[in-house]
Amino acid sequence: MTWDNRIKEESSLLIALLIRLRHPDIDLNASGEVALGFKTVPHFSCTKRDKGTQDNQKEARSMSSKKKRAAIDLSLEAERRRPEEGGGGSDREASDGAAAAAEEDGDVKQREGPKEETGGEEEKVVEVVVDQGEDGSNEEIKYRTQQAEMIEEDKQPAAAANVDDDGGDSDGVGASAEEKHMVTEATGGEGDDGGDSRTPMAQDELSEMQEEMERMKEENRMLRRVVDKTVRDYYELQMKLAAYQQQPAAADEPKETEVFLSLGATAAASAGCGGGFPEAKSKEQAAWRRRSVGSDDSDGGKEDLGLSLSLGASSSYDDDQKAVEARPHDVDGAAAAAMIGGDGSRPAPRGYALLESSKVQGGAAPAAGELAAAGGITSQSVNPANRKTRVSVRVRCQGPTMNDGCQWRKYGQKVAKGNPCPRAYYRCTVAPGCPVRKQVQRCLEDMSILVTTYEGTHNHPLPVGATAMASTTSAAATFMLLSSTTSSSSVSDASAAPSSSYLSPYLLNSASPLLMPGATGGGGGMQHLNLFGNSPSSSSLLAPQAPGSSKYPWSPNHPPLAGAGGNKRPFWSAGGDGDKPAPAALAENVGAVMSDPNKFSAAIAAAINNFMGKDGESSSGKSSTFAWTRSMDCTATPASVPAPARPRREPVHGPGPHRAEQAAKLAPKNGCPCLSPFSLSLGLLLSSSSSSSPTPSRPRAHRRRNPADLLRSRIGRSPPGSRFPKKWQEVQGQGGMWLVSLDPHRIPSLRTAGKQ
DNA sequence: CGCTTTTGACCCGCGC
DNA sequence: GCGCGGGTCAAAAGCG
Ligand SMILES: [Zn+2]
Repeated sequence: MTWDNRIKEESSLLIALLIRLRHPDIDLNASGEVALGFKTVPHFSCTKRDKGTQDNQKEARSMSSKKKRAAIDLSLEAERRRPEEGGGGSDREASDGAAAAAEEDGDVKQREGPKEETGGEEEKVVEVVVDQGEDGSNEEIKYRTQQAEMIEEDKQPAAAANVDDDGGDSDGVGASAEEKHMVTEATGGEGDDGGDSRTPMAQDELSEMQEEMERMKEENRMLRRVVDKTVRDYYELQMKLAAYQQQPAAADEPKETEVFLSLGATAAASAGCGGGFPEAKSKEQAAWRRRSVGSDDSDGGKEDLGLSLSLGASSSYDDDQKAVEARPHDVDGAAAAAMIGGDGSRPAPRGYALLESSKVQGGAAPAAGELAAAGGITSQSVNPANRKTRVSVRVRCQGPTMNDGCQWRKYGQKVAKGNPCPRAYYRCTVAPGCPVRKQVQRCLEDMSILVTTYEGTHNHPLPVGATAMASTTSAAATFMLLSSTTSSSSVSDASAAPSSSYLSPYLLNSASPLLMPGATGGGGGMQHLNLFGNSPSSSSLLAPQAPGSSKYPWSPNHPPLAGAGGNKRPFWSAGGDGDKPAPAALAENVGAVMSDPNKFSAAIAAAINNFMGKDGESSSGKSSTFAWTRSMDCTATPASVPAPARPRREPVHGPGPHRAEQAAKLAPKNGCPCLSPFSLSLGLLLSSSSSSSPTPSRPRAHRRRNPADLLRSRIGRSPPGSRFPKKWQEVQGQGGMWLVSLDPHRIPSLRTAGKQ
């Protein structure tokens, strides 16, 4: 069953999340990142090191190095340094968390190395290795904590095997042992310098370690709880999943779902930003927009930087009034949530986005789009006539297109009525018959905002870079649909089912306890989720952070994927390239989170999940509203920017070779060749999609020139270029500049509707 | 050479 | 039925 695999894959992601959350210091390198949630990369490993030069994981494992280490070691990752100390305990925690999380998946193997502390050179190594078989069937998680000076490489194996070697410290292990992992602290190494161990000093150390052990026990208990819950959730989800899958696809009523993602659109009045698919424009939306724009509240002083996601429930969308009323809260919530505090020294930009979901027709769409990058998501069922799922993403982005991990080919461009900026049309080229399309248009009012609307569902497994995002997005959409359907409409239940196949169980269920968004109840049924877990309420599960460390669970060093549109780089190579170590600046961290599809999606998923956990059942009769912001990296693909008209050749006659080729390529294949478990819903959609109808190349009569059309046709647009509103701050992130809004108060309305 | 982008023309739904 | 406007097609150009 592919789903099993999928689930396992997701578990990896969960592990990563755990690690990040529990131990912000840890950097997950690209490969680790990639590994999470994707079967393409079976191996995930991370090692933490405090300082040092440890460069490769093998070395770490063998413990040959005598230097203190505490950073995550990824083969591809660049080195990073940070002040030492605090590594040991938290490291273990993180590892435990990871291991525990991994445990749900099945086999977890753990090894412990002796823990040793010698004055001068101590080695703190936490190693988490998740090995996943290619099919995802074999998952192995190795965990090892080590705090000692390693003596000789050849002795390492023995050390690893020898858990209880010295002194009675091992008792602390008991608790964790229940979970199959054991953390051992031993003052003596492999008998190398055991002589000193009984000195007063050593005793002090011993007591210290015992204390630590106690803490660890606590930690372990906590983790166990978390794991238990996770496992429960996991099974629950599985059940739900099964239920969904069983529901006949036929049950879906023709409905259309639209999801809007608003990225990094804070102060920018997105009210002017249209650019979605036509049906999206509705009065309700307009009303919404007005509301959300108007509700810019205050909150001046704090510099929050974070990813905040606020969920609100409003009574169904058709009810204009109520929905509108709910909006403002969303905004507030976004602003209020996610205080990533910490680092006052640095001006922390913030970013928020709005995710709104509503349903118009009272029905849910059959599937959620697995589209790309997430940001703010608004999901709306708009037009019954069309079943396609739409996801609109807004990204503050300099480049012409945003990087969503998929490959796209531009097939058209047009100037829409209300917006001088041309709208570009792209088609997914990852798979031959993929019906997914996207529209990209720059926001009228804020040229720096790129509005990308995705339509349809892929008939193929998504690229690594896009998968996480996709699942997240779809999860968001689905969630919204589900939450609304559970209650309000009788029809929707069945129709929502297919989309559920996109949900990633782990993300949705397991992650939540860990991410533990600070759920500060907003007014009017709003929930605010603090994905960074800095809110008081969420802190309990998070390992204490060193004050000055300014590290966050979502560490930088993850180069965003290369440009989506037209970039030829294999998507599965999601950013493995070693990157220069970026300073752990707040802004950058955020940027990293925002930019990395995996991270971001994980965060979002977690938030959504959290929401579901709390409200999922009770949200009957309501539609939900999310709000979050993301500053996203956009790959600049100069070519895709509409350019001034240039001389063209006269139309030629007859289908050339090229044409035939294209036709063949575009010719829809009715069967989806490679249906992955999570693309099943896609297939369903495909069949119902009108646009993907087979008519490969219809012979076209000679085209006469229609003046009107000509006029309407593209008009060159000056490059969006450079200037951004002051409210946005440019931050240097990996792979490009990040735009972060400094003014969180205003969350742009999602759509500029018809504005005209 | 293969693929993408460009871009005028065509298609089609919708409102009047 | 007509015009408008959005969406798509596909020849040709561009690019590596
Ligand atoms: Zn596709």
